[in-house]
Amino acid sequence: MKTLTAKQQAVLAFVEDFFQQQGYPPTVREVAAHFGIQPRAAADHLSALKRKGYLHREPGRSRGLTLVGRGPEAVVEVPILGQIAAGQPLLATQQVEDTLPLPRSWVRGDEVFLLRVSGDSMAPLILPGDLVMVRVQPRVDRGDIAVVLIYDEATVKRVYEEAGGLVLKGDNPSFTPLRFSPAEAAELVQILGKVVGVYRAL
Amino acid sequence: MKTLTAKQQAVLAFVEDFFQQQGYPPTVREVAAHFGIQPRAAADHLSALKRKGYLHREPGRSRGLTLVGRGPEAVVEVPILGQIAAGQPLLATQQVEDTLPLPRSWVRGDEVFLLRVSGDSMAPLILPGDLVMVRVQPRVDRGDIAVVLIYDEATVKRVYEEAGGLVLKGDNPSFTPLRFSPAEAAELVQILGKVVGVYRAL
DNA sequence: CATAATACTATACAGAAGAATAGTTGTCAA
DNA sequence: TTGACAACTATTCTTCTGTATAGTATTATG
Repeated sequence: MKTLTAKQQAVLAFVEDFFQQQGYPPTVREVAAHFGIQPRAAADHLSALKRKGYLHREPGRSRGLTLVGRGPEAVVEVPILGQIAAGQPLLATQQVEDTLPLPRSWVRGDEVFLLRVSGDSMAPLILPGDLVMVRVQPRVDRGDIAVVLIYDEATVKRVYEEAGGLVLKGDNPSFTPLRFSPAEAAELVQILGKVVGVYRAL
Repeated sequence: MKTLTAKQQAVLAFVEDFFQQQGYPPTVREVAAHFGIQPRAAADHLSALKRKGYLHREPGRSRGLTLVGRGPEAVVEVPILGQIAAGQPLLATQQVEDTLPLPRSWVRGDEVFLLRVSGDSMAPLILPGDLVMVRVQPRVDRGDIAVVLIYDEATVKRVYEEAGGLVLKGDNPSFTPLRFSPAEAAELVQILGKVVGVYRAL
């Protein structure tokens, strides 16, 4: 990115602060008033910032500024699922407990949800209370960690899909692997998605 | 929260979508145009949503809407530190590699930074490549995981501050604990902050 | 049953806001 | 030294925008 002059940096910082505090971008005149200059001068600064790629301007629209990298594309509202019920559409409003704004760079894929883990079968990688990010997909690679719906209960396990059937394994050695014949697996087990991230508060 | 009518829900959903896509809230007229109604009718809906506590309106300001719970207070830009140099102010612009928008609910305390972990001394709880969230504080409780600056290198360790000196311990048993006399500790070791969260992409 | 809230139309107004015109002054690199 | 860029002033124009006035019809709800 091109270098900014001191004044341009100050203007960018003001726009960022304004957005952080107000929830919407400032008008050209608000920028001008803050620096005690005329609207035209402020517009010049904003144009320079646009030209140098630090923000985007929607011509003609009031408050039509978006901060590059901090715009709407930077954050995604990811739903946290409460209980997961079989048969229901996964992201139904009823199942969504809350949403969390996460950086898009963490959200790979477009159908993603969060799940709070309760058991310790995946210890030490995933512990009870952890929040896992799950990308919705019907199949996973051999050995991938996935959220699996067994009959009516969602669990996090490593999945080994083989000719002889399906094996669900926890990393915790005290957890006995679950084995399903192909017929059983087709009837009882449904892979909801792959675990692509873990967040743990300490 | 009070219940919304179907139309009010639709308006709220539109405002949310608009904000997500554009990066700033819609004007009253943009809401009106979307639903094919007059500005006054749209303003009525927005007033109802304000009265019921779903959004905040700044009277007289264009696009003066803020979504409650999704407003500026929901997301915090947390700096990711590249290398940490001793003596320098911790959050100096030079040391900030990038920032990441994280939900405020994850950010406890106001001076917080992120650090990418390189060693495996804290395995299996913290692995190389993990992103740890650190709350800046000069002292931590006995046994807390902290980011510690030893001479000029930042590491993540459990800290045991005792009368006999300071012990820095990794969870990984193959890592030999570091012991410092009180004099050595005062000279060489600086606690930067407590690790309050871990994010791992899988 | 009456009253409040909902959900609108139609028109109008004043101030807000982006942008345009027409300059000035200073800096800095080719 | 010359031209591009930066950083402004001052004024004007038109459109945008929130809000107000004055209604109407429908739907809840106590």
